[in-house]
Amino acid sequence: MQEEYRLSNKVDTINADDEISESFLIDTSPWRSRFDFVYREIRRRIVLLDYLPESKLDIKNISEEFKISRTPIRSVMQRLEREGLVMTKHGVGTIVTGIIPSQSRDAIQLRLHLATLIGEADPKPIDSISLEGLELLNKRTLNNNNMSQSELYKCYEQLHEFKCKLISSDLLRETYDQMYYRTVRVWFFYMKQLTLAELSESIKTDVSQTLNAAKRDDIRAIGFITRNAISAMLHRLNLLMMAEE
Amino acid sequence: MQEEYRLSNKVDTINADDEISESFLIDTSPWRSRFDFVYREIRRRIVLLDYLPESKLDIKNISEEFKISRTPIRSVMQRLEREGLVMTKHGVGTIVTGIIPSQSRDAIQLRLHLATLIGEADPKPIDSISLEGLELLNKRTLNNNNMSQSELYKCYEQLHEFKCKLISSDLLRETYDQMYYRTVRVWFFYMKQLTLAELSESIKTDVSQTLNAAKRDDIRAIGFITRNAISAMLHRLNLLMMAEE
DNA sequence: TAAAAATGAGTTGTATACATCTCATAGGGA
DNA sequence: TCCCTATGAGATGTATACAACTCATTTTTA
Repeated sequence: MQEEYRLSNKVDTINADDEISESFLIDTSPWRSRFDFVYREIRRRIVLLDYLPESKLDIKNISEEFKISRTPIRSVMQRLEREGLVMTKHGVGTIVTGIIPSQSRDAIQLRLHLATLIGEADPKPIDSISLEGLELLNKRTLNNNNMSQSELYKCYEQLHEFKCKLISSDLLRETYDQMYYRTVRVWFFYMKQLTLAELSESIKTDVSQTLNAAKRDDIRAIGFITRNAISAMLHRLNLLMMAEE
Repeated sequence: MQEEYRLSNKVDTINADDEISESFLIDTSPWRSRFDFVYREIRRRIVLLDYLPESKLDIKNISEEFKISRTPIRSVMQRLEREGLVMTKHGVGTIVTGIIPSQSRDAIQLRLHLATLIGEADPKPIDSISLEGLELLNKRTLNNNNMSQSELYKCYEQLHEFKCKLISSDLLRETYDQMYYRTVRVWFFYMKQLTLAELSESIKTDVSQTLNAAKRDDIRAIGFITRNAISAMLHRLNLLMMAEE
């Protein structure tokens, strides 16, 4: 599933082309979806370290791959720059931002604080469909002992989206969302040292605890569960970062 | 060269104009400053309600006024859209977002929470120059009993910038900064009902309390002072908004 | 007459050529 | 040999023409 969104580099098959135009047809406003599609895809690649930190992005290649001109790609890059994932310098290039321990800590800590706000201010009620999705996610993580990196990415994202749905404030949700992608990128960056197993374990407990809280409609608890999971992760990362510094 | 970017006709006071162009000269990279200049100016107009909520922006006019093409103006607008100050629709136009009570509350509440974080996580020490500036601001607000709207805007901004300097985390500072402009716009929107005097009183106490705390280097206190000031404002606005709804 | 369709003005989104900038590298002078 | 200069490739920023879209008005048709 996830693999289908990954466009094979430089190989412009007709199939790949069709897939893009299909996904375009779903949304009623073509430009917005085009923008979102490219934005999400590039963000995914950065977070999953397909595009390594400090590496230069070949904008020309990217615009050819997505078959659109540099102008809309620029829009995407400007947004990613505001979100701290890339940096552009006139006459030099567009590079993926490096993973800097102090900045990573800042992002994780901000996300930690925002997580405690999830249950505040009349959270949205949990609909049965979301709950079912969460139960499925729980089974999926419990049974899967050897998750791949992209599988992990999808699970984390699904859990994250479930939690986001509980936030009534659009503003808080969007801010929290941004912090999510920043922090997840850091986690994946230190993945080899953390080991995949550790991250898997972390999400398993997160999902099952969240499911329990959701069943009794205790949304405030979900905020604290999330906060604690982030805190635990921050602690582990601090050790790794200190060793590096 | 830089004189071109100064506005000849639409700036409120001569002082404001000078300060803008001065800060403009500091930056070394012309593009970034050009962008920042236009961005800040448009933002100022939106926040000060020169551009009214729900009103359509004449992009053609704006690009002619700043003597640059629509492309960089578009960049500015895309950023303002991300920050919730404008909205664009294909084939329709770029309009200033309306002031919606629920969204305004969300922004104020988020800013309120972020304010309590000002003193957390090794805040930057207060340098003597900033402290002097704060003392001057204090005298200025105390002596000035009939502040104009743009005068008030400048005072609030200066106080805000003083507080921002205390935040060590770039990320928190930027996020808090965005919330600032959203909330200040709402305040000015309800200004006629709040009366200028009320807002003036509010900033006077804020400045003097902040100055006291700053003198004893109690940065954590500044966070709470700010939080309480925002809370008080939210309370007043809630009454006004409820009357409207 | 009323409803549907077409036309047009006006706006945003895109493509593309050009301007401007940075950096590496080659070449010349001491 | 070393240092300074300049020149070029390659990148981003800008200007501008054009495509795509929305909405109001006009025209056509039943």
